[in-house]
Amino acid sequence: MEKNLKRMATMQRMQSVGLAIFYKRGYYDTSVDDVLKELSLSKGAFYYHFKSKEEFFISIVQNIIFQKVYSELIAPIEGLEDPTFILDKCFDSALETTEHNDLDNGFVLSNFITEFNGKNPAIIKLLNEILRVWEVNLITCLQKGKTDGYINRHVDSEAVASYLMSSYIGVRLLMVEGNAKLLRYKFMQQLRSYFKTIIVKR
Amino acid sequence: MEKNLKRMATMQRMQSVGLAIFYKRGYYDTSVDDVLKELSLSKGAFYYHFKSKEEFFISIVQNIIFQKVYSELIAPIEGLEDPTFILDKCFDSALETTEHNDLDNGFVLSNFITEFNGKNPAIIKLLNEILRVWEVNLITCLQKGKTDGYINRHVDSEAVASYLMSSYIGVRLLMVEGNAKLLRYKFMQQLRSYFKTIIVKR
DNA sequence: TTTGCAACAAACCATACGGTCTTTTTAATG
DNA sequence: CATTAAAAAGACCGTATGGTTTGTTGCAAA
Repeated sequence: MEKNLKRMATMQRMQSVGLAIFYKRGYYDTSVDDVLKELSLSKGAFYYHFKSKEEFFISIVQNIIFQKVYSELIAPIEGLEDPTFILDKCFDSALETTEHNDLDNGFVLSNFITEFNGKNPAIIKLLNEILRVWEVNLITCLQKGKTDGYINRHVDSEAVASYLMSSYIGVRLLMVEGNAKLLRYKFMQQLRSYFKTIIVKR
Repeated sequence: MEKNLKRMATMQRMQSVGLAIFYKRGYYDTSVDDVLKELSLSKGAFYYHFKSKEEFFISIVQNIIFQKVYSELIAPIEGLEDPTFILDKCFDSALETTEHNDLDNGFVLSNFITEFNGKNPAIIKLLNEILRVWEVNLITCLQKGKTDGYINRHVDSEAVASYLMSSYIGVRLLMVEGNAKLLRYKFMQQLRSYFKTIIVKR
């Protein structure tokens, strides 16, 4: 009975280490042996747990990446307060973790979307689905803000959501250049300025 | 004397085709043979003109990518008019070419920055330099807008430049999902809204 | 016409990759 | 302790890659 638990533990360890290396060096430039070396495991162990490298990566997307994006960008904006206030806090803290975590430069989703685009439609579809969840949640958040009197009724929620996603994805990429702290400061400053264009004026 | 011309022509053809394939499938997932097959050339031809695959790519960055970014995003904003007007036109037309060109989804620079990040510092440095040129030009454009009475004097030009770059890079990535036309419309709409926060109010 | 070199062809090499297969170790159960 | 199946080891295979080398073609200058 405990076997199943160990199995799960090993698989999760593999996925966790796998993501770190794939994220750092890219999927196609990381060999299965690279991952196994970091894990001190053998090919036998890998192909006992996973059918292929691709299936391994797909399980990482479903089990880790989705949760990561959800906990960092989606869950935090499901409150009832002023959307611009919630979004401000959410983006700021998301960028803060980026700032302090060297392994977290760039943006997991956009990095892999870039890498798999045109090569692996199945994985692209998976990754885009995560983006969609984020988008839908942003739109819902903004719409609620309208009915609650925070957001101007004439605002195009879908357009704002796209614009927010764009700027976030972009700034995460610019952060790979270094100087994440300054960039975060600039970004948040302009984001707040932009928020003024969508709130209800008092 | 004409030999040199032919040499240049062949090299340029190689670079042009090389960029197209690297852009589509990624650098590491494209073999030299893949490029040569498209060119109907042999290994001998390739290694006669270029020392290595890496040097080949570097020449592409310097000779093609830089020019592409320059003509699309940098040169157009060197006018004397209202910066928000110039930038509006520049971004809109840049996104329009994206919309109509299937080979042009994503953003050349950000795609490759993502791919080479953490793997090839030399190439990363090259690509970042291009970003810097873009950034400096944006800042200059905005500063001139201040002295010309278009942009509010209290605006942080560097922050605005970063924010503009971020949102553009991000929206280009979102466009790989398809529906570039709608996304462009939404983006430009919000960009114009954002511009209202930095102009001089009359 | 002959020479010489630029331009290319293509066989070849070492290495590294994803994946398979057989064998060994580990650990729960009787 | 013996049994058994899960878990892991690691040698092995076919293929593809970046790069080298040797050979061939074509054209300009003598």
